[in-house]
Amino acid sequence: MNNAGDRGRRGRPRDPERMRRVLEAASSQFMRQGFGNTSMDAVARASGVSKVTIYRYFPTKEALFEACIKGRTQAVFSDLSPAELDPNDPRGALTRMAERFVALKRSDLGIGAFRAMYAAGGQQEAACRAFFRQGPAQLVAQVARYLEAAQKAGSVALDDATRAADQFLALFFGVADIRALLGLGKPTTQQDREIIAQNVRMFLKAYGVGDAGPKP
Amino acid sequence: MNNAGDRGRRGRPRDPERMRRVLEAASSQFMRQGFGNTSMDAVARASGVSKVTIYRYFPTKEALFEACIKGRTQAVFSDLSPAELDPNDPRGALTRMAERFVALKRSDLGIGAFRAMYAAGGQQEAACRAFFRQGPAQLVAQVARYLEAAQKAGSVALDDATRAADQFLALFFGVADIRALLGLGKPTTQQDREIIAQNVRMFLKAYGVGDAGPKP
DNA sequence: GAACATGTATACTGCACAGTATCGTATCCA
DNA sequence: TGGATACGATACTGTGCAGTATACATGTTC
Repeated sequence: MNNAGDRGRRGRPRDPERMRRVLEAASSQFMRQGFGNTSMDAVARASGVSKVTIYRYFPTKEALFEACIKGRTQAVFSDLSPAELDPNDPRGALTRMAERFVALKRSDLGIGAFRAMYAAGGQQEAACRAFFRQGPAQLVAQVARYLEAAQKAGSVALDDATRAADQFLALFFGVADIRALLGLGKPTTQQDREIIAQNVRMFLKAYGVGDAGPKP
Repeated sequence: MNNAGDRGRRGRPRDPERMRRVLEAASSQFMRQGFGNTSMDAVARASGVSKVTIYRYFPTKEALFEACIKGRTQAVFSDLSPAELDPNDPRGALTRMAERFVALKRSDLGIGAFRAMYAAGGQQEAACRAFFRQGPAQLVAQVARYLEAAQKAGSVALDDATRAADQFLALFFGVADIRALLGLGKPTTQQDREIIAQNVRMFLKAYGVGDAGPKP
């Protein structure tokens, strides 16, 4: 049975399962080895789909790459919803958001995504733009939304929520993160917990109201 | 005339000028396009040194790459010496260090270095290690050294200078920096000035003593 | 069943590039 | 002057890979 879009098409319908396999295999390879070191033959082999078929869906290697980015960034960043975070408990809320963020960033996927995108920087502009919009920009917006709620609740004091959100997330791009991106070893879970605690504390010393923050 | 190491060598001595040209051309290309997209033929062409000669000095492309990193990281990071910074004026000192750091990071060289290294991550471990040691690690140590002096002078209050230095530098890895690394456009000098001012202010709200910081 | 789109398998073209071989030349030392 | 080493120019080998061509099989719709 065809879906509505293919109504009236004469020949054999496309098999979406195949494309799913192609995108999965290609994403995995791109994230692990980058764009340059991934061959279409390897993708075909890993996905079990013939190279010719892949080229029927994606006219060039670049097009396949971009499709992978679009799919993966959503998977990487979408499950971070601050909807139910308590505006009166910034320490807890920020810690929870940071935990999610760090977990994503430390995953092979997160590391691979940043690596592949940086490597592609300046040469795959469309893909980079998509990555930025659906990745980092999205995250900052989400944190900023929470900070605005906390600001209204009087638990933080800041003048620009977006900038503060940017600063908060940037704190997790320190040497530990650089080391991980360079492939020199990830921090342990315990070390990450420590980093998160220190960064939340530092952030709240600057912007918090109450125990750790400056009284206005 | 030969130098001491070549004393007694029979034939024609090596020409260091040639190697300088090779390293310069190779660095430029590696930083601009990354490891994978730079060909030895192009390096030979750009440097005016024949490929065979290059291979006499560097057995493989990887070896040349590593030599470039070693040379460039020193050039990039070494001119940031906080020796004469005033421990009693953390706002001014941090601003000056940040200005230097941001200028380096925004240069084609700085962007290229990070890009190339991230792209090489997991595949050129020796080069990455050298880059990390002589780059980010060095910088954090320098900032930490200043913060310790300021701590002694009583102008900041912190418990771990190295971590604080790491946090300070990490603040400059926010979305503006990500955009630049992705090739989506650098911030203007004015915007960078703004970013620096905001980050210094935020840092001193957390750790400063006096006007902006919390009294202990 | 005819017409048509999707799929596989395999071989091929064309190109870029790492690294080598050869030969001739330039420059140093003894 | 002669032996030794550093260079250049050029052509070559081998390989990996993007993308194509061809021939055939499979499923869908009319």
